[in-house]
Amino acid sequence: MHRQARLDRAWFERDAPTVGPDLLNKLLVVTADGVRCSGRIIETEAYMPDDPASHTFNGESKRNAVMFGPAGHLYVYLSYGIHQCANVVTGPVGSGQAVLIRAVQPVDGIEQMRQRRGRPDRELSDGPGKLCQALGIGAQHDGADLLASEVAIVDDGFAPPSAPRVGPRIGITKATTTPWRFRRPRP
DNA sequence: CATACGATTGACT
DNA sequence: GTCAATCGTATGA
Repeated sequence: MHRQARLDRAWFERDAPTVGPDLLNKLLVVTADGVRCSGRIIETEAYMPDDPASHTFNGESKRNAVMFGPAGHLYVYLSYGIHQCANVVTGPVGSGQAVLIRAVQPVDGIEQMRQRRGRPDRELSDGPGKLCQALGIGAQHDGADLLASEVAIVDDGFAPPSAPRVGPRIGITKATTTPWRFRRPRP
């Protein structure tokens, strides 16, 4: 078993289009309700401040304030009034960038995830809202420090893919051709 | 105050 | 394939 180490602040302070593919194969670990659950990150998307699809495109607001704070914190927002989505804040303080975690592969706490999701295993965490429900991520985690909280990004010895699949982002109506979606290639 | 619109999901034809 | 659910935020009267 490889040693598991949280990534440091400098690692997150790089720009989102760089951190996005580098997050692939890292572990997203959450200890909630007294149970540790984790998933290996297999799909991400980058969002930048000068990007019409980003929540920070029109400046700072109550909702996106965390994105303008220090890198390495979690930005959680409510999508379509129903689903929570989790992002990793990146870049220099005040820049307003983040990487959306779009899918993970369950690793630890699968039974807990099944209980939270009540869906077939294939649908436990294969979407941004699904993985938040599976791991127990909610509004209470908005602003959580990934270096010192119950939510962590961990390197357990798996390198990012050398040739990640790159393409346009999903579910947006602006900047639909910007190639900032990153996915682990199939084994 | 009123209304339109999502960085989605799950149910249904 | 189509479409409703559901609510915080943004925008305009």
